[in-house]
Amino acid sequence: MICPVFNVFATVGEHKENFQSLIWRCRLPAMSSFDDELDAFEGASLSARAMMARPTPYLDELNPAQREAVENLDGPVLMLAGAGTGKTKALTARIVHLLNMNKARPNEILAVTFTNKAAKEMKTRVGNMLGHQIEGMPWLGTFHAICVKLLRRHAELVGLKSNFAILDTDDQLRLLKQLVTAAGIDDKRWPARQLASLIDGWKNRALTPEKLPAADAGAYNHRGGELYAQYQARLKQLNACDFGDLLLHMVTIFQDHPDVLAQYQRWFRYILVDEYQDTNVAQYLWLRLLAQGHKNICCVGDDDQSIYGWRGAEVGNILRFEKDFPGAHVVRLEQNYRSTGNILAAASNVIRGNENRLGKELWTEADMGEKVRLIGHWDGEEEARWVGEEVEAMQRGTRGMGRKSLDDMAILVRASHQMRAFEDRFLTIGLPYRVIGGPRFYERMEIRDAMAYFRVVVSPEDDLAFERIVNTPKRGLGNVAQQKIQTCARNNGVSLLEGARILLEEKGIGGKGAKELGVLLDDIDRWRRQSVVPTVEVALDDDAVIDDGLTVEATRVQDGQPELSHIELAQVILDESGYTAMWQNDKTPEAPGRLENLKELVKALETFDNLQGFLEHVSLVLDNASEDAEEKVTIMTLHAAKGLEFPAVFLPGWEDGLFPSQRSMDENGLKGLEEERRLAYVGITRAEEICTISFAGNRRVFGQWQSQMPSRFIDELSEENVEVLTPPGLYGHQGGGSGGFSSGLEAKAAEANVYNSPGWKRMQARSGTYGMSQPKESKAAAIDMTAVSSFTIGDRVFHQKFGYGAVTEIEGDKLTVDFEKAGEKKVVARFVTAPDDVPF
DNA sequence: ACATCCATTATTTTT
DNA sequence: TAATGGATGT
Repeated sequence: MICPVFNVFATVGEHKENFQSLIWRCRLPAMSSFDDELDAFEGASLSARAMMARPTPYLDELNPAQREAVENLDGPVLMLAGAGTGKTKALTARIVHLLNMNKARPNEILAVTFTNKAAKEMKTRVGNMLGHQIEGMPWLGTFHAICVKLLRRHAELVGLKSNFAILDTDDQLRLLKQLVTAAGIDDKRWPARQLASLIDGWKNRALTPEKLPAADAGAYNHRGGELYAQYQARLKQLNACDFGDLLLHMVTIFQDHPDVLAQYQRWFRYILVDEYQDTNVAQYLWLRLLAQGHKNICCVGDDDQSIYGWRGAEVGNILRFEKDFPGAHVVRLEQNYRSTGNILAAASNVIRGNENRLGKELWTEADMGEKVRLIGHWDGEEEARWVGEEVEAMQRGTRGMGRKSLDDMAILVRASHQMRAFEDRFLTIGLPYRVIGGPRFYERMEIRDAMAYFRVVVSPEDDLAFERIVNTPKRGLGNVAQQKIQTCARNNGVSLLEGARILLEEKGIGGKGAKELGVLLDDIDRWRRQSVVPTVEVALDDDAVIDDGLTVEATRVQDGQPELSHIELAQVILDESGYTAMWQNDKTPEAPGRLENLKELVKALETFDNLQGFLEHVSLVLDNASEDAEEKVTIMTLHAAKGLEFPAVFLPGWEDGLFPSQRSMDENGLKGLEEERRLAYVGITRAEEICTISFAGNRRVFGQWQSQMPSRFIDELSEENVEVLTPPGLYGHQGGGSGGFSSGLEAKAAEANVYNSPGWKRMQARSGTYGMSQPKESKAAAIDMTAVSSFTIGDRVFHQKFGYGAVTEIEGDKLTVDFEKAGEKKVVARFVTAPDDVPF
């Protein structure tokens, strides 16, 4: 099913012909304006007119601005959508409208997003709006996913085969390290990481080695350009590319092959782009090339939410849109449906501090609601403790704002190291939390190892994968042996796998290593045999035609079954290679988790037909959306929070140097500061009802205690929308502002609490200026800490809150304990005691 | 080839 | 402070 219009055919009966001709007229290129369509409407019979008034219920649910953005289907449109203004709704409605108005078939619409999550959401929402599952939107996806699809078709134009591998950052780094070492560069002074990020930056800017400006090429000890070229050459040799290449290669192809470009310009009749403010130069060029013909491009974004400049995003792209596409229709979505008046006003006031904006003024019909709450604390631990109590209070509903589920609350931090204080605190009070971010599922060591095994089996020439697994688990093949394999492979001009085989035959290595290597090679051969599906050529089957509109792929019908299904094969590989055993024998605390992950990996295979298909998609698509039923508070970075919303949001650590981040300001000056400010704006606007901002007067950074100044953004909050809180029961009021705070809110927050405490004043007097000494008033627990934290698995323990239980896992000072009453919980070691020690 | 020790270096991370 | 990585020693 492609379009609802076709549904209508079934019921039209005698009017079918009449109706069809109308449809046909609508599809003519000349027939693109709304007026023409109206003419057609006027001239039609009553019944046909009734039919033609295709239902557009989705339009009724839009506000005037959204509607304007949806109904202007032709020509360039820039939708400036502020936070919480229903941009996804408008975007989906636009797609549905395109389909309903018969402007394009589903496979002629190019809709790009940045994340898989966004793509998925849009897909389902289009489906819902349409009232049935959408089958044919092959070009709705992330930039990268779409580019992979395109690049597989045209790989040969950039010297790759269509089954090229996609390297992850780890592969990339190892490759670069090899090149750097080979070039005789001291990778101590010139870390490969740095080169990697340089190359990444160049690719973001669509700079191939040939186009690299001299100034850039001179980076990395004058060898940057040279090494970049070598890296690209090596990738080609390996028939591989990295993330940046996916886009860059397509831009190159479009630029060098006008015929190919023209084909796609014609095919993609309408282009939609989400989060346009985050596009980098390469993505921008890619889009501009594709849109050049018809200019039916609709970009959605919010310059105030551009927070990925450090990753190559160019706010300039969105600021320049009207110049790039003269006559562009600009629509502003300014009605906010998410936050209360106070929250919105406070956020608006902060973002007003930025110079380079297109300018939007958000408004809401909602009540003013609670004021944004501001509070200062003595130090980071104190802050974490207070937040923990607040969360519990809100959960109980004792904050006078109604009960909140833990799922409704989030703590958003600037940098991930801030999370630890909260984790520690929540662990001790037994507050369930979830951390979003950290290493992605497919970035984990065990997952990449496993995938490397699969890769070797599926494609024997994948040297990087072979290199990865050849001595994992340990097979007695150290540096020397691997060096020999490399040399042998190079001398014979074959892959590492073949090189190893030859080396073995020539008895180039001996001993334990040789034996083990032999076993590995035999294993790989066997696995490959077991995975082979006997195929037989069969006449082309019409139903099997893959219609993405561009190619019709001939199909080969597979005859019979492989010896093992790909799922069984995966298990066999992990098992027989000794990889599973390696982790089973590992007694580090994370080993069980890794085995768990491997199981999940195998489970993920079920959604694919074969290993090959799995490997193609996994690097781009697989994410760890492990959904747990239990209510939990969310802890994540501000970056990770973009696009999300929560009834209650905590924004801790608003201190100059931390937020705005010192490094951001040092490296990018005013530009950096403005991006930090946008980050602040993003943070505040995540909140629906309650937004709590906090800062600490002292914080331990890199092990050193430092006294902190409240963030300059705090002074930018509009005073009438902010309520300054006093921590209950702490420190008496002593009146009079202490020195060090310039003015306004921060002084008030300070006045209200710790900064007037005797301790603070004493400290100021003693230490004078910087290098503040430790505050420490609650470190009494430190005594028994060392004594108690040496539990072993199986120990019976007691916890104040959860009662008795047995230790099942130890990770540093965090224990997983299976409590008799409360079930399995994570707790900090110093908060449990051996039962014998419990006085009764 | 592996273990242990010391020195170094500490943002944000959609793909 | 802590985690990581490279160098050194067995």
